Amino acid sequence: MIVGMPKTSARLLAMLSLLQARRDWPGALLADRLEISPRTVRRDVDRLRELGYPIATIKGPDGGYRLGAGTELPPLLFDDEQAVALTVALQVAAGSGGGIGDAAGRALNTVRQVMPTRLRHRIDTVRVTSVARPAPEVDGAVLVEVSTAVRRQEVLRFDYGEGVRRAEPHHVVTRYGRWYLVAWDLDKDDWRTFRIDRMTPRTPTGPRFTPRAVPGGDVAAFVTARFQGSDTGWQCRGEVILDKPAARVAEFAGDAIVEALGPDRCRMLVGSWSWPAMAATLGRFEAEIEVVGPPELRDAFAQLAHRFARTAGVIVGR
Amino acid sequence: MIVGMPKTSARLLAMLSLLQARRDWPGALLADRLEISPRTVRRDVDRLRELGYPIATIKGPDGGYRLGAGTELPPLLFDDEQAVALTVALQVAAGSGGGIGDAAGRALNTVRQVMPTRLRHRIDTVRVTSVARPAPEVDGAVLVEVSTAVRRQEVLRFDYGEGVRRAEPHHVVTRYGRWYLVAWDLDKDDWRTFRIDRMTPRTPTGPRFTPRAVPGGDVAAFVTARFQGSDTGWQCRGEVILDKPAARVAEFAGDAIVEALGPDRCRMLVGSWSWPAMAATLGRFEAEIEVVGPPELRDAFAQLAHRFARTAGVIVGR
DNA sequence: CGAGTAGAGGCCACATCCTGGCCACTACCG
DNA sequence: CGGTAGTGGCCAGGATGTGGCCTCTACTCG
Repeated sequence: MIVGMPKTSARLLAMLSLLQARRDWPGALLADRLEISPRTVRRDVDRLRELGYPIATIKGPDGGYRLGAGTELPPLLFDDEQAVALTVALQVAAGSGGGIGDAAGRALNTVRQVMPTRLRHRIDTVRVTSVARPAPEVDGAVLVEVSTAVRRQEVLRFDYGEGVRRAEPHHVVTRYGRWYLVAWDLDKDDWRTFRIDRMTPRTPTGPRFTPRAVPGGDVAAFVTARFQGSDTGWQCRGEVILDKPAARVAEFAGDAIVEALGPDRCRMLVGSWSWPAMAATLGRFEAEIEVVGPPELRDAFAQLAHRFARTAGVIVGR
Repeated sequence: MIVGMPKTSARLLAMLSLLQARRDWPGALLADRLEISPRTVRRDVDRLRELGYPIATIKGPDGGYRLGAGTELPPLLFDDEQAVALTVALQVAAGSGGGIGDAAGRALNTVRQVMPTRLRHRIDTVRVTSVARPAPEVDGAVLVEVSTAVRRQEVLRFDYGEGVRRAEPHHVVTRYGRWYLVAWDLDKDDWRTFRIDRMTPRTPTGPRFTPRAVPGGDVAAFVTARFQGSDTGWQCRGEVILDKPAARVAEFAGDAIVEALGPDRCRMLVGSWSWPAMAATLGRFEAEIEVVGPPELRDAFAQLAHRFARTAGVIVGR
């Protein structure tokens, strides 16, 4: 068995692989990943350049390296990390059931067969059970159709609930096992997120559109905001005063805005998708609540008071 | 300008393309072509093999080297569904960041390379953004070590928090982005779930063990139950009946267990850190709530009813 | 079945190269 | 203008690669 192995060559391959997988790599990060000094990173980059790979460099803050596109790369192979990631990802996907889950399982098997024995062995070692909230399955075909429209920047027409919608599809997003399309709703003239499992795309797609900037610039943030509440997308916004230190409240307040009014008192601006939901959520703080507004929130509290009273078997009057 | 350039690396790359270009290469020819000694050819071949390239060797007269399938041919017989599933799974994994995320991204690239053009296009179409709760990253290496122990049925010793633990590892489970090991804790003589991101396995592993049956027989169920239970997370567990379809409830139920009792009725097992919090959380469902138990939960509803009534400015009596 | 061919790989001595560290410099961002 | 981040020269020490040599082994062909 040969002991000596040019760590250098392997590293160069690895570096290519890394550079390929992500857009920008700060030198320090590369150094960290490859477990070499930054100095050597520079040297390696040089070497790759000398071998003909177009590696662009970005200087200054937020700098880094970037592999130019359209390069003919040497046949890269799976390294151990990739094999593990692949297995894990596919097993988790397979666990999600449905058409995609099935396909993921089969895909894993397919990849497995073309792997060198060593990696195959490694793959077989990793066995993961995935526990997930039961989520509606997504039809792979729909996913592809929607993605295609996103890519082609073509207006999408689709059945959704009762009616037909028209929207400019911008991003496909997954969140906790559910799939959404972030799109500009042409009927409502506003950003919307649609559940992909409830969409039935119609063909043909409409004309091309010019993409708009997603509010905030970051899709992930946008979607999170949509769901967690911040002033971006909530339909209901309310203001309350809680008899509890601001710090204690802020801890569990999510994206709400908390402002201290005194040592044991704070003001809070919350967002939610419905008034009762907001009221209920505020009930978790175990503090006296004073509604500043709007009246709908007060009504919601009244409503919940009655409901909870019924649940508890007590009587509520006016 | 850097003068030194690892001739070795360049040569390996060159050799790779030579091997790709022609079917068989006698060692002597390679030596000649690359201007190195036959001895070094042999070494280089070894190196490439060590990097994972399947290089076959033909001995005897007319012998030589040949680059095996998997690199030269596109023998990955994915069907469309598999390709989509693969892409989706890897993109989602890639979004999770960290070492595994990177590796997933690279793996996607690698697979992509050996795909027929048509599938490659299909792959390129699917672009997914994954939004996840910020979860601690798992070290792929640890994951493999733990999985290996599971597979080999070897007692695992690992640092966990302050001390060292010994356990019989049974299953690796992922749940909402977090990774757990379900194991029989040899010190506590009981089943435990350990957060894999907090584990540091020690080598060597201990003796082999005979697997026990996971309580309930189903790991997924066991883990889910664990999280309802007191020892791992929630201190309060309650049971209620909601006047709402199970499907609609499950959608927002987080990790609670929902069971349909009829078209518009379901039973729900919930966990929370306090009774009022549980009651409040249940209030978000906009459905009538009937407490099955325990009494503390009923009391919490009463308490909240009063509080909400005060907030809303209505009166509650018994 | 035996001879010849071609790869496998251990060992050695020598030269090369690679590496990390240090540092002064420069490009870019805000 | 200051901070960040890439650039590249230089150095010393040590890891690595290299050719040569030799013995084995596997396979083919006569």
